[in-house]
Amino acid sequence: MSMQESELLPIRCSDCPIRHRAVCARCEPHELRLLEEIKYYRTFEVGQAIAWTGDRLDFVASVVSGIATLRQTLEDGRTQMVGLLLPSDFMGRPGREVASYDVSATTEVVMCCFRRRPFEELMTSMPSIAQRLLEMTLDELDAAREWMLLLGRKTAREKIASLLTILARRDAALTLSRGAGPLEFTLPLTREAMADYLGLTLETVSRQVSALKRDGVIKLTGKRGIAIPDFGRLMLETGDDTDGGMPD
Amino acid sequence: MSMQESELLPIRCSDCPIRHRAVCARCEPHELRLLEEIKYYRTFEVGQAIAWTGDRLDFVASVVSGIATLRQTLEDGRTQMVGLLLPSDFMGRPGREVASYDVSATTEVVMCCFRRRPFEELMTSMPSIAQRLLEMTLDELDAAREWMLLLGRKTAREKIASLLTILARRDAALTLSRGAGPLEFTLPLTREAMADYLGLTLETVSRQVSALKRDGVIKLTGKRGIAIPDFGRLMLETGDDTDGGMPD
DNA sequence: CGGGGGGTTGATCTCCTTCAATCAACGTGG
DNA sequence: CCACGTTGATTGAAGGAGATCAACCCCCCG
Repeated sequence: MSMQESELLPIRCSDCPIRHRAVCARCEPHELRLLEEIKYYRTFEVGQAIAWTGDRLDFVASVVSGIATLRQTLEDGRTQMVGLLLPSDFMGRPGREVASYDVSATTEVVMCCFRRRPFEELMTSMPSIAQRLLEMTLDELDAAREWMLLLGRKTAREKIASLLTILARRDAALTLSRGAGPLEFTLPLTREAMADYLGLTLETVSRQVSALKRDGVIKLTGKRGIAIPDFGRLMLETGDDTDGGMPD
Repeated sequence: MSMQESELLPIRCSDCPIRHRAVCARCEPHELRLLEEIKYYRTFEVGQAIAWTGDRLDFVASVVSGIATLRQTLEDGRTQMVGLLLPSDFMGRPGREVASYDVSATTEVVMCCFRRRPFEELMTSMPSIAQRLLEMTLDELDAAREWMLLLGRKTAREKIASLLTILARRDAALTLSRGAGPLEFTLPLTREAMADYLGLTLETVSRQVSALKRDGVIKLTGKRGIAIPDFGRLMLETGDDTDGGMPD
């Protein structure tokens, strides 16, 4: 899972791991061929900046592998993470020349890039791309609004629990371990990054994680390993409406 | 500004006040004619529910006049406003049968509605609608993320100041009073609604509004009238980065 | 006149921040 | 191999911003 350089450059769209979820998901084979001609890959190291707020951004891209974050900053340096870019997620806004967020690589990140102008032209000529982008943007809007509820109204403990359920669900989806049994996964975020995401301090995050462990809701293996013996129990800690909306 | 019933029903798209900003903004005259055939108007009273989370929602709509809010709720009743629908804003998600939020009318609201199915078909046959919807959705996503920064990292005073700058700017844009001079406008929200939007309690909102008044940042005329002698001064109170990003 | 909705203000409490010390894991250079 | 610095994490003590509970005001309206 870590030697990406070897397999980096010559990926055919048809072999692409994010083929069916990314902005190109709806494309026909002949459309993919057009994309293949103008796409190019870029790799970003751990911690490296991908874009800075206000700077010119001449490409848009899909995350192929790795994790990147979107951040906004106040004048005095307080920061808030406003989005997480995971494999298949899209970065950049057609029609906008300048980045709206600070984007940086949390892990090593490989992106499938398109220069902005040619991509904008494709958008008008290939409705399948515009359609998919709309769908993805609506999903992100829903996610952002769910996060607004978390930031505005949840307690620290509920925030942690919510983040863990999201990460656990995502991990389960990737590893296809649909079965029951204790979920286990590795935290892809430091305590500081978690705090930044949740609108907390890293100390509070650390304390609440410890508290959840003490109460038997989660188990820690090492610093980054998380095991969840009873997912329903964790869900109860999120404060969310349980009865109604199973998302999807 | 209040006797909307008289002029309600027979609006031609070409005379529509939101013609150039709504989801139909990019439509050609012949496309408008198609819309005109299937659109219908609905009016909602002050406080009336427009949609409930989880309930079936068989139409999408543009706000023609009035203000509506989007809310999410936690199990124990804590609520967070996650969006404001103002004239020209769009409600509903093509491709989704069920409402994701509680939508309710803050003032009397007039909406220009389309049954969902026919609208979805129009989206595929009329790219100008899909394009415009994508643009509007991206704008909303930016707004939601800016709100995440506010909810996660700003102090109560900064939150109030931020909300006031937004409302003041919007009002200035509507009344076209671009000139200098003390801005004045009427708060369209109760203290409770403000609190709900800002992730605060109504008491804290009241206190911080009073504090801003005491400090001469704003002046109150009656309960709902706001005057801003020095807009720059108010901006300083928001905590935002002043140098960089003038939005638009 | 009574009542209710919206708003303000006060007293107290509490959850989270702030500041700080400590620890474990890891690498690096002497 | 060990001293040292660094990075991420945990834990403690103190303080504060905002929540909570409660009283009260104002104004409109029935």
